[in-house]
Amino acid sequence: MGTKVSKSGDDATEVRRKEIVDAAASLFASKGIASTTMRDIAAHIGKTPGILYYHFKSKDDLLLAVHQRAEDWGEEIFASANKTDRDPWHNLEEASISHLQALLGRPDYAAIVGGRMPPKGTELRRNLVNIRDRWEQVFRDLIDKLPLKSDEDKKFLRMALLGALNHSAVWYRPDKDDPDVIAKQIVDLIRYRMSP
Amino acid sequence: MGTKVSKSGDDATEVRRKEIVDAAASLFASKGIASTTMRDIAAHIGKTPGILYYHFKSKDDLLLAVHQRAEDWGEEIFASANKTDRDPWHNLEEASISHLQALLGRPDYAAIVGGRMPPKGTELRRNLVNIRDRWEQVFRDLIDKLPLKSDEDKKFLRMALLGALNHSAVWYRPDKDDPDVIAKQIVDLIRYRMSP
DNA sequence: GTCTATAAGAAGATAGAC
DNA sequence: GTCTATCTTCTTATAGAC
Repeated sequence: MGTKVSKSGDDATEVRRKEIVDAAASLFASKGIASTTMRDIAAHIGKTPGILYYHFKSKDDLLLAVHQRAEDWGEEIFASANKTDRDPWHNLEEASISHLQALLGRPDYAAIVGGRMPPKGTELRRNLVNIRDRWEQVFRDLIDKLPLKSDEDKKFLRMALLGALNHSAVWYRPDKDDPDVIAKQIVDLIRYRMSP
Repeated sequence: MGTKVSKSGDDATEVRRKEIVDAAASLFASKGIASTTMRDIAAHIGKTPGILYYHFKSKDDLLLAVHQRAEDWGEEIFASANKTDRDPWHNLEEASISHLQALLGRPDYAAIVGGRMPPKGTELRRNLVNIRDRWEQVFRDLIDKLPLKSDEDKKFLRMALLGALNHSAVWYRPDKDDPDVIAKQIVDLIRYRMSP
């Protein structure tokens, strides 16, 4: 929806674009955006920098594509969490699990959640803020449905939950920890406190 | 201890170094390390880049100085939290408050906590990891004294707590929120769950 | 101590060959 | 579509004047 404006559905082109976005997302997440060069990205798929400028207008444009894909993921999470339509705490737990699976397994998603923002006033920044806001909205909606006293409680819970979840990317070890277990533990930590 | 090796205690020099570290820390925290240039730092104190290379060997050296100052802060927090020697949950709360005050009010501290690590294998990285480990030790020690069942619980609690605390830097608004209140709320969120 | 000037290199981006 | 070659700009860092 609204993502494909140009490049009229060429298949090979789409595959190549996806490959580039994958590489960029992976490097952005691991080295940081500013420290990742176009040469790095091209080398990562065994190509030269020229190819990047055939498929994307600029580095900012490429970064934007990474964000857009992460946003799509956010919407999927939202949809699946709402589909179940059970008790709201259970839905939040489901979304947290999906969120953590994506964060720990998908570099593009991790790049968004952990990445720093570009300077204020730039066009890129406005775009990214919009995307990130819509993404946070997923959790805002889920938490709104919880039986809590005040809006202040809700805001605070959202921040603490996202903070604890996102921080797991720092200490997570693929072969030792399980994203599902981590997410459940974190939600439980808060759940029984807020609604015993 | 072990910090002043060269520059035999010259007073004016120390003041200047401190001013530079302040500026660097502030910019590192707000724009990110890679996006902050030596020109930025010099301009921030109304000077030219040359001055930085008189007081520091390189950008990495300057970054290291920022980390070292943040580490000192960590040790101070640790000392003050241990001095009270009351119930361990209370000590943890005190440390969390100090931590958040520093995180939200001191750019050098924020630069460390939020900053990305340099590439593996570099000398700088080894230095920073050492410093960050010692800093995390502050919380590890405090949490070790809590009456919890398993070591797994302790590790998990430490990660969730630090995640929730550090994430507040993202949404904190100086004129609306109070660091002390935020820290207390976050500790309470976990405290009553783990030891009712 | 701090400045100016500048070297040496890296990064984003483009042009044109293939 | 992709590569090579290159331009321009920006960055770290140094040298030497003051």
